[in-house]
Amino acid sequence: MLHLYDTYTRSLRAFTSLVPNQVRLYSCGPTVYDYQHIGNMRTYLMCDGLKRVLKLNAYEVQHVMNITDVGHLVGDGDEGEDKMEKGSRRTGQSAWNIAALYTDIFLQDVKALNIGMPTVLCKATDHIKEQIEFVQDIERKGFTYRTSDGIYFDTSKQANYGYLGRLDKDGLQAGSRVDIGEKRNATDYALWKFSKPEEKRQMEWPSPWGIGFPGWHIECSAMAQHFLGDYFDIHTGGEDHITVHHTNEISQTEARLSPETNNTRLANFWVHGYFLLLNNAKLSKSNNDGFLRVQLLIDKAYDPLAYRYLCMTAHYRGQLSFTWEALEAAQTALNRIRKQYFDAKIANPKPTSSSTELESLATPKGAQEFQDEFLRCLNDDLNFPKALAVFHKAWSSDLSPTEKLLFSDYADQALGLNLSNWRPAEVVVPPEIQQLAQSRWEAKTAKDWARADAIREQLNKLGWQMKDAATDFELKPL
RNA sequence: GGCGGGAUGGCAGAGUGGUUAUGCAGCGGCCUGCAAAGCCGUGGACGCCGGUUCGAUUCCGACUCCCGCCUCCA
Repeated sequence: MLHLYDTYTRSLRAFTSLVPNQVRLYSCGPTVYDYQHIGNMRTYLMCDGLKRVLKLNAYEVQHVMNITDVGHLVGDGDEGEDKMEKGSRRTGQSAWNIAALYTDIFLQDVKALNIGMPTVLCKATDHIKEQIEFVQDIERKGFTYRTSDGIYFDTSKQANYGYLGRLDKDGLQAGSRVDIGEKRNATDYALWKFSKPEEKRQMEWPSPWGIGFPGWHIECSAMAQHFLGDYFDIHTGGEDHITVHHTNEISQTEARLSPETNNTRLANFWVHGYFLLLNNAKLSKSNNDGFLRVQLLIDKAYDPLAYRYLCMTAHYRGQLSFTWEALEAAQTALNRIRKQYFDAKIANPKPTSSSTELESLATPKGAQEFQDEFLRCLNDDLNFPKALAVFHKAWSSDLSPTEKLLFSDYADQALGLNLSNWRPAEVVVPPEIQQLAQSRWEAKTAKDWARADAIREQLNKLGWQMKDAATDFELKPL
């Protein structure tokens, strides 16, 4: 039985889907004004892990993820500039091009990390109509007011506003660091923003309130409602979204439905991924010393899946310290796992799914026991580190190679390390290196150790490592 | 000012009221002419001070330090 920690109730709860065997899942996706850093990707890895565990529990998953390509403001308060427009000024390209470019790069990273694609990937700009209608609904229920720069949500009209984030409204009010301007309450937020008369925006639309663009929070409420309905199974996102973005999503949806339906809380489970820390602080894009991207990992000769592995060594509900040493450790561990899997497969070329094969096993229950333990760990609030420990134990156990492969194929459905497709890199040895190695082999066979060692030294200097086996040798680039 | 989360061996990081993960690194051994790889084995930890308990790293309280959110943020 799968148990998940639900931020809304702040408790571990048994998971059951609202519709039998089907899970409706919504994830907050990237704002495509810039690259995503590996901290952003950690949250998408968490979500991918969740989906994989749901599937292992025989659920079908309908997964919707948004692409925020408009409306996300930079800076303090509600006076900040739109991120897309800012990105446009920075690069000299149109906001639309920027969105397309960074969406594309995001999807490349998703693929490199072996993150499964959502069922629906929806752009905010493709759903302006739904957002306007959503705001109109809220307006009809009497929760909105107008300021000189937009239509705002009056949070004081909602008794349970801020429950998800356990917000103390008075405390916030007193210590607010941001000037609330024309807003009635510090927690009030924009539903629709007006284009400023003096500046021409690249992204703007007509609306019943005037030309402008949607507030950030409304896109998620509107698209979630459009694709998944008013109440669905799971909503995911980063820990930073608890107090504002997700709180406001719930607020909007409940306002739209009230008073016919109240306290829908939008999702039955709220699952939040925690930050990746670098030098004991969260990764930040504004921190300018070249923020960590998947591409940087690749440039440094790391496999993106080593980063995936690294993320799985920590629980999603705790912050993880990124260090290059830890990534190196993950890469080494991944290399070994791949090699042991590959070697076992070479030694056991028979298809592991054959039933006759299963029947002939000496201890056919062995693999099953590890599988059960593995799933038990994952079902305990996605405890990947514990499951990974089971994985290692299985490989160092006395299971037969066939059983280890059976178990690994099962486990990899959750781990996503793509073990069965991995092959050792093809090594192309230049003829002169091959010749040199051959001469060393001859020297070695003739027990001319001095000459053999000298040639190996020479090969090392040329960037090649020569590994001796019983009857032949192997060359590897250093 | 308000709210919340942490401090585990060299590093990363699970977990537990007594048996004390896992990975990487280290050390020892096997193997090897040497090496690499592989295999086997192994030391080492629970921030600080009190309390509860037969027994606490684990529960409770104080303290110190760190981090996150409240403002765009995964």
